[in-house]
This record gives sequence, structure tokens and C-alpha cells, in this order.
Amino acid sequence: MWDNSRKVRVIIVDDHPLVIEGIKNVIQGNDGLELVGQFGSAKALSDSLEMGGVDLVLLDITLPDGNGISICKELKKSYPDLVIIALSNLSERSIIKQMLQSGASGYLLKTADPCDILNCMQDALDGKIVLSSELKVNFDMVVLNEPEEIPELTIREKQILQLLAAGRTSAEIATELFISPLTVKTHRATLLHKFETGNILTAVNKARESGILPK
Amino acid sequence: MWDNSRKVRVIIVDDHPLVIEGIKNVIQGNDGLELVGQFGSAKALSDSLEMGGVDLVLLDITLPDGNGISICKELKKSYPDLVIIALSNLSERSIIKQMLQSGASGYLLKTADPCDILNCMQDALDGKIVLSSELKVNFDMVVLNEPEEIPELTIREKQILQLLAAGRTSAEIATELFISPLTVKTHRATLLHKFETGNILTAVNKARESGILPK
DNA sequence: GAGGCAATACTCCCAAAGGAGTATTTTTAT
DNA sequence: ATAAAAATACTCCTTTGGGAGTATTGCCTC
Repeated sequence: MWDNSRKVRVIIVDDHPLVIEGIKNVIQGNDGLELVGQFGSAKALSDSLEMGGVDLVLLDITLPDGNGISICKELKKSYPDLVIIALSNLSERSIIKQMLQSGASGYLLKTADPCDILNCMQDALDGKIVLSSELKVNFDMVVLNEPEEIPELTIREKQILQLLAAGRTSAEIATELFISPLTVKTHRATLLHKFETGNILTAVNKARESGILPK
Repeated sequence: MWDNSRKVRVIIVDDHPLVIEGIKNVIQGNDGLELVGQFGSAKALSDSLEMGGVDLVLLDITLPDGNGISICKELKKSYPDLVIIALSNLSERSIIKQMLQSGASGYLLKTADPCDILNCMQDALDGKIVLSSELKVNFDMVVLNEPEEIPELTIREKQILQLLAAGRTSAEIATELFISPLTVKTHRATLLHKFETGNILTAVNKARESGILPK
């Protein structure tokens, strides 16, 4: 277990007041923990720089005014010993990976059980990397199998991919960009190669998965 | 205000234990309300048919095993006087509209303030339609402008649309479903008609927009 | 100024998707 | 029992997309 000489100081960052209430409930039911701050936005968090005595941050990664990945990086830069656990609804492999690479000690789904959350907080404080059990299987496989090929696209390719994702045909795109339909075709072929598929819809899906295109 | 002769009986359906904890906190802080049930899934809810004395349901619309719209319809069919308030992260116009058309008395975002939630519950019990304030502006405009044609799909069509969305070709789908490629083609054509487009990617996008397919 | 990369444009050929229409069987609801 | 809806399967024909190459131009960098 953890050090009993003083309570573990926790803050929560989440734009859902209900979730904050829930966390409050969970933490208040545990002697070793103390909730010392709650923030509903990235701004609220950065405005309050009283992070000195904080041990653990529960961080929602989808905040209205910032994304969890960069917040996590920032926090870790200023407080390398801070334990950060991401809280999210999203189970996208790429996001989890980015989060962990940004220094987070764990990634929990909001569907997780309060008990699990407590256990994970303990484990994270002990230096472990924690994942929601629902994710674990999925993720281990992914990490092992996928070198996670996120292709690098040129600006033109991104632009065309965007238009394709919106449902435009090559001919329409050609007209829109004042280029030959055959050029669009070339870009299209390049995109299929880069995403290693033979089907634009799959390419679009992969692009959305990896954050190249908005969802 | 509401009838003080007895407490208002509330149940919550949400797959996020944290949200349930939050709601508990909120409801327990209010004399007129009583939480008489909590369910983490559509199944858990339907298994427990003790809905006789229930006044209000807080219903998460994205449950692992069912969608809020159909649950809402079901509930309203069995208990026409039941007040149902949708709780969700999604602010898609079409989903809100469908929810309200399915008999819900309100639609609250999970980002709503606990106070707001209480107020909205009151208003809903008084017969009002309540929306999170963030949504209101947006929605009024939408309701006026959009005839919002959401096509009705058969189960087979949904199934095929799903596979198409995953990037499968007609031939692959035919093999998978043990039917003729030509039949898949027919379904595909029907889908294009129903979504009023000539392009499956657009159909998929529209389906995702309107909540027929997950995003 | 030579190499590398992005963007442009083309060829030929084949497979897949889309448009329009018809038709049979199987479910489902009344 | 019967009518409607859904699922199945087909035809013929056109357009679009995909596979595999080649080639030219302009730009940036080293």
C-alpha cells in the first residue's frame, strides 16, 4: 500500500460536474486520499498554480478548452513526479498511446468501477502504468502488433483526403482545386499506398483513427 | 414547485459509475427527491420492471447494450406519465430531436451544473421540456431550419451499412453474409436512395451524423 | 547545381460502384 | 388469410475507382 504518514493529495480536472461529484464521493470514502482541488477546464487548472503539494491528477482528456495530451505534457514538465491518470470515454488506441507517451501513468475509462479507480490510483502511485481492464487486452495486442504506422501526408494529400472524406468524387475535387482529374487520381493512389489499403473509406477511417482527420 | 406530499422517485441509468455517484450526491442533497434505482445498462433496467412508483428517469443515451432513443420509446409506451430526461455528452441536433420525439422531457449534457440538473428535473416534472442551456440557442435554430430527414433503415440495411462503413467491398460483404453480391448491391442502392446521395461515403457520414452509426 | 521531394499529368487495363428497372421468396403484422 | 414490407436475386449499361507504371515541372536544401 501507500505511505500512511500523510494523505495523498489528489486533484481532478473534468468538465463534467457530475463526474467531479462522483470522484468526490469515491475519494471521501477512502482514508488515504484527500481531494485538494477540482477544475472544470484547462484554464481553471493553469490559473491555479498551487500544484506544489499535489501527488496525483485525474485528468479528463476531452476538455472544452484544451486537449489532455498537451496538458499532460505541460504538467509533467513542471512537476515530473506528479502522477497523472487520464480519465476518458474514448478508447482509441492512438490517443491512449499518445497519452502514455506524454507521461501519464494510466488511462481509465469513465465506465470504470469506483473500486477499480481507487485501485488504479494506488498502483499508479506505486509507479505502475494502469489501464482500464476493458482496454488492457485490446491495447496489449495493439502495442505488440502495430508499429502504428501513421503515414506522413503532404499538405495537398491532406487537403484531398479531407475532400474525399466529405464524400466528394475525384472529378468534383479536380474542379474545386482547378487541377486535372488525373492528378487527383494520382494523389488518391498515393493515399491508398500510404494507408496500405485499396479503399478510400478505409483510408479515411484510419486517418480519423490516428487523428489526421477530425472525427 | 413540486408536490411535497411525497418524495419524487428517481432512477438513473448510466454506464458510468462515476456519474451515478455524482447523481447520488446531487439527489441526496435535495429533500424532495429520492433515488430508488440505479442501472448500468439497458439490460439491467429492463430486467427490473419495478417501475410502478417511479416518477423520473435520468437516462444516458449511449449505453453499451442499447440506444437511448429506443429505450425511451419503450419506457414511454409502458409508462406514459413517466418523465424521462436524457443525459448525454453528445450535442448532435438529430439525436436531441429524436430523443424529444421519442417522448423525453429533456436533454441535458453531462457538462451541466448539478444545480441546473436539479432545476431541470423540477421543470420537467412540471411538464416543461428542458434543454441544457448550452444547447438551447443552437437547437432552436436547428429546429426551425432543418426538416432533418433521417431515413428509416431495416436491420439488414443497417448491418450492411455498418460493414460498408468499415471499408468492406460489396463482394466481401456478400461472402460474409452468405448472400449474393447482387443482393448486397441492391441494399447498397437502397441505402444511397434513402440517404439521397450517390456515394456510400456520404451515406456513411450522414448515418454517423444522425446517430445511426457510431462515430 | 545536383539530388530529393511535392505536385502536376498522363497511359492502359480491369474491377468495383452506381443508376434503373424487374421479380421472387420470406417475414411480419393485421 | 392476406396484404405489406423486407430480403433476396437478377439484367443491362455507365461511371468511377484502383493498380502499375512513366514523366515533367518547380521548389528547397545542402
